[in-house]
Amino acid sequence: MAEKRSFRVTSFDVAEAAGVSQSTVSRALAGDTSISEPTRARVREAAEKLNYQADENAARLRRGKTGTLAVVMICRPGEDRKDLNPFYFSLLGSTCAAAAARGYEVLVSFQDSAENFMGHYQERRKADGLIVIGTSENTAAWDYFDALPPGSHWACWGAPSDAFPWVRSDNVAGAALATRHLLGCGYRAVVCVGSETSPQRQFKERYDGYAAKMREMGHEPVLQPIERGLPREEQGRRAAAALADSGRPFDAIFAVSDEIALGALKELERRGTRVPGDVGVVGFDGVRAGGWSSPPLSTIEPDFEVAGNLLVERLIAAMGGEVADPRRVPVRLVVRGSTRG
Amino acid sequence: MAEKRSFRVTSFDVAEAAGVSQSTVSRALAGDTSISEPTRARVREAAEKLNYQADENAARLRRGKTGTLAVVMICRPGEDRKDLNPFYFSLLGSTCAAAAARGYEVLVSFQDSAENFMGHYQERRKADGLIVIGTSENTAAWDYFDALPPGSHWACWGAPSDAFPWVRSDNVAGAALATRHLLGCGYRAVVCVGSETSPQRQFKERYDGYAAKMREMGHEPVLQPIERGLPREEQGRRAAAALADSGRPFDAIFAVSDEIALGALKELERRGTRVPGDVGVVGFDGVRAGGWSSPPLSTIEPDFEVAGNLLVERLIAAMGGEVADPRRVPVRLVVRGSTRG
DNA sequence: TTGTAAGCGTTATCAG
DNA sequence: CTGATAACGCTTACAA
Repeated sequence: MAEKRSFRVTSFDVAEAAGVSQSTVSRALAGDTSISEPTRARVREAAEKLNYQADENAARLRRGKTGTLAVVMICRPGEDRKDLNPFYFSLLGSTCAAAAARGYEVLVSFQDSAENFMGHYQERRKADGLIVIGTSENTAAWDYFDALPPGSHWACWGAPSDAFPWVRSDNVAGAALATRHLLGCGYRAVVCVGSETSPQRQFKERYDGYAAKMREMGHEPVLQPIERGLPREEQGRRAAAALADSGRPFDAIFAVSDEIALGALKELERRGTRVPGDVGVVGFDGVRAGGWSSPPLSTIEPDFEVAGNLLVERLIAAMGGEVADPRRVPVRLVVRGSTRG
Repeated sequence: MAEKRSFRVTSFDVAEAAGVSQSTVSRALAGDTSISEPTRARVREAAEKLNYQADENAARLRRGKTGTLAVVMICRPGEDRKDLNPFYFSLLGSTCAAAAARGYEVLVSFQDSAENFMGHYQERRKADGLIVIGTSENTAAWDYFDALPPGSHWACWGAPSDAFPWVRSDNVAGAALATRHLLGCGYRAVVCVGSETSPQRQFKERYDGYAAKMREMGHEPVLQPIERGLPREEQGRRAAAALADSGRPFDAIFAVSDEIALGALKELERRGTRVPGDVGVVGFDGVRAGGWSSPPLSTIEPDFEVAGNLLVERLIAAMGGEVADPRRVPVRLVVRGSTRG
């Protein structure tokens, strides 16, 4: 049984082929400026011919750095990995792109329960730092990451606590944008479907942005709260039902997330309410499915590219011992079919 | 400038604390059965107290294996990472879960153009093997992975060539299921919106499954082809338009992917065609957005958990020098609103 | 059952 | 500008 290992080409082999020392090979390939161009050329050629690729593990062992970022996607306990809110998948894509642009590899894992929170990425030198993305509902997970050993570097999206190293959408501005849009469309009784107390702190920020803009425009803010613990869609559906049943007059809904908005939309449709004719609806997050609903959902969409960049930058800053700013991702209003033009 | 490195706890420190040799620590923690339980307990305790975590890089360097799988998500060139077909994101989630269940880490990257295909994961010992997921349209990417150096281990979803180490949905069975369902609902003129020539080979398999079932039930199969190079949604929209404009009578559409079906649905709605009343529609893939369309899309959904498992198993088998089977992921019919009950 | 010692393939220090 | 020569922290024969 032949050992594959014997086939491995090392920097020593390249050195021999190029007629230089092994350390010269390392420096030449690493771009060290002290190496003369002719030498570097010879080394490169030899490396190419032998199809040499440096062993990352050896390099990392020696350097003490990994060039890798770990991304942990927090799921609801028991939730199927494929059913994670698509918003987080989009964020994952942008984050990977941002990391790659800075020369980092990305180690991804989906975690939902205590037994696998312990990636020990930094402790075991699998990654230089950690980015946490995912549901705010899994408080056990957040507690775990909050209690990471001192010296751990991390950054996260959203975050149930303001003390975490978070990056977030510009929720206040986004909510104001949505509210002004609805009012500008001629809707008068705009209610916010959301929460002031959810672990998802961004929801409160969105409510606050909505409330401030309402008052500014001379209207009284109204909150139709969502129930805890349910899937977002179901929360939206029930909140819309409760709102309609309450008899309180309303002609527009600003939902603090798209999935909630989508659920509300379904309930409205079920009751024969016409959107955007009778009631206007705006969501928040810019999930893809919003483009497919009937009518397509108007929403506040964060700049995903900036979001990924900010997460990675913030983490890299933390690894360097700094605290980075800014932390807010700009948002834009996407007008689709669920509001009058 | 203090060197962080000096703070690192090594197996040597643990050895000292436990009063044993360094190699005993390694063996004790690795679960080597030759170590006596009292010794192991002492070592574990010391390790715990010192908060020791083995350096993975050193371990991997020594072992020559990484315990890591690389997953490459192929995007359309220039496509924003966040806009990747959600089907692939779901698949990514399941794949990560399957890998984790087998003790593997997962290195994820999104790639669209030649300059970054070259992850050199295996050559640089960053991973033991490669899983490729993503659009079949990016032929440059597939060519690259097809030409991986000998000894490279990989597996992929879909695949533009039958010679690749693919895992796929049970497309023939799924298409037959969809077709029988439509016929069973009372629709008579069922046309397939898809392609026999797309690089996405699964499309042809789905058409074949449809055609076979149609003939079996005494109907003539009809293919309404999609145009190359457009977004799937637009392909669906245009195909539906072309079909309607052709004057050819039809009362049901089997679309070879959900995104195509969703596009077709939109076009049908735009023309005032009632779904599922006038026309029934079934898609393929089980994407989440299908639950939000109006009406919600009936579809053929693969078992994502099995899909992730099969991909990982197939790769692991390849790493062990075997060729694994099976490669087909079972599918089920999900009846939602776009077909009469 | 445990200790000794030889690497794994780099990078970085220090001469020259 | 380049070459020796230490580490880096672990796993695994080989001894005892």
